[in-house]
Amino acid sequence: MIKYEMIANKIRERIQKGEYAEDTLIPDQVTLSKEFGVSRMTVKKAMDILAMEGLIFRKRGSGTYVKKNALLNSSDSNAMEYEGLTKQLSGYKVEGKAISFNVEFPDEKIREALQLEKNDPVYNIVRLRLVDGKPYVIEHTYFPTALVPGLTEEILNKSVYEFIHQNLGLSFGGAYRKIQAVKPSEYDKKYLACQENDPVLEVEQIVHLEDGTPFEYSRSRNRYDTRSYTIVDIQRRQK
Amino acid sequence: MIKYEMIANKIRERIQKGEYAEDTLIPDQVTLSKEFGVSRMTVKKAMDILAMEGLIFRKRGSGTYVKKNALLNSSDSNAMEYEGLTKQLSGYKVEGKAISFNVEFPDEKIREALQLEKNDPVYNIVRLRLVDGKPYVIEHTYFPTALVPGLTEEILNKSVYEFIHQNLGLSFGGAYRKIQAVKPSEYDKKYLACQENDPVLEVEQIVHLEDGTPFEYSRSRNRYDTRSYTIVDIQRRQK
DNA sequence: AAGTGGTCTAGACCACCGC
DNA sequence: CGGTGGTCTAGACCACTTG
Repeated sequence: MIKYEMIANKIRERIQKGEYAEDTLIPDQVTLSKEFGVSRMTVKKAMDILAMEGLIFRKRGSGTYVKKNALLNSSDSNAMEYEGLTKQLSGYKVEGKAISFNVEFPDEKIREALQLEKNDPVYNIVRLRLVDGKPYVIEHTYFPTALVPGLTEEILNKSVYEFIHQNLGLSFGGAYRKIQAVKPSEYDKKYLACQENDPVLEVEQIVHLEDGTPFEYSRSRNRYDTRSYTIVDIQRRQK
Repeated sequence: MIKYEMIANKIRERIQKGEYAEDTLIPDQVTLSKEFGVSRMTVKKAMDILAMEGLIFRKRGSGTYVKKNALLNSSDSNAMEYEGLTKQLSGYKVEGKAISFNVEFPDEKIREALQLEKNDPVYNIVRLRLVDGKPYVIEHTYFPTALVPGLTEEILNKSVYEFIHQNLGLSFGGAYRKIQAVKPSEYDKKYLACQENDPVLEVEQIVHLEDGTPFEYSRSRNRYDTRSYTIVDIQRRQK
């Protein structure tokens, strides 16, 4: 439908197939605009996408090049996701187990994270995730009840995010995350089967809706030996 | 100079000053294009920047809104940086101390990370960073000697990245990072003053040049009680 | 000097929202 | 239905690299 996306897809395919080899020039924008029968602006928008993906880089006056190792680093949807584990680890057997599911008034920290008043109730959910039968992560999650009406334990055992998308029609606008190494709590020792001196990888996150409303506050505590966070950071503007 | 950047700057300023309040509509693109005396396409490009920064969001048929909490989350240049600590912690007293500085042939892991052959030498640098006199992080860094000719211990004690930019004229294209919680090594205990059961936050990174050439491989081992990683993740496309 | 990518225009059509 | 933002065009000028 959208031309510049289709062109980006075709060029990306050519890079992946090796038709446009790594570390070489690709055809210039005028040539491509003729090939695809579009204006040069449209070709440029397609190139902008591929540059954001880290596949190509451009030198004014010189041309557009395929990056070295373009294919290596093209893991496009990695750890920058809040889709929950269900999607991230497709292929493994992922089980969720709700440990507790309550409603309460938020404490100071959660009030601030979710921008709530003292008497705005929140769900307090603790879930243990198992991968191939072994404990993987404990997630402590808080949603304002006003934003997620009708949450049930049954939904928790499926995918909360799917429910939010499908049934409530809400979309996400971004997230703020903080990653730390911490010492294990009693909770961690009990459910994650941590030893006293095993570190824990904690990911604290605040997820926002499209309009900026804080929507979820959570702390994920991961076993140190099975979980790491990866980030692919592509430089978008050269100085 | 560049119109769409100047317009983005002006609109951003108005948001920051509260002239365009959070959670309200801003003037439509036609109105703005008249105000600034430019075409609508140019206004849209300015808006694209602000949307990428997470300040605004747009609804087709409805208008352009300032996000709730737009000002809160507008920490634009946070942990997605490879500028070294010198810039990140301006205001504190940051000292660097080179523990070792050698040249060697790379082992298997480093060969792969930096895409080198068996006999391509690398610098092997170990540095301890102190903040306000207290140990903060140990960095184990490897550069291919071919890419950073003329590195000296003196440069290490200033800023390696400045040297690379200024003297070698190279620019960065991105980085791949992996964050883990690990147990302390003997090195960590000695230099970071870690206790036996203190966790360590390890950030492993591969930095690339603009053309995709791997350029630096490093492992930063941080004291768990003074360092965390923050990531601001803005959703760029709505489905 | 020729060729490249970056910016910008004036206008067009479309999809979508709200009245 | 009018107004919004998204896409697209054909052409122009500019900054820059390379021969």
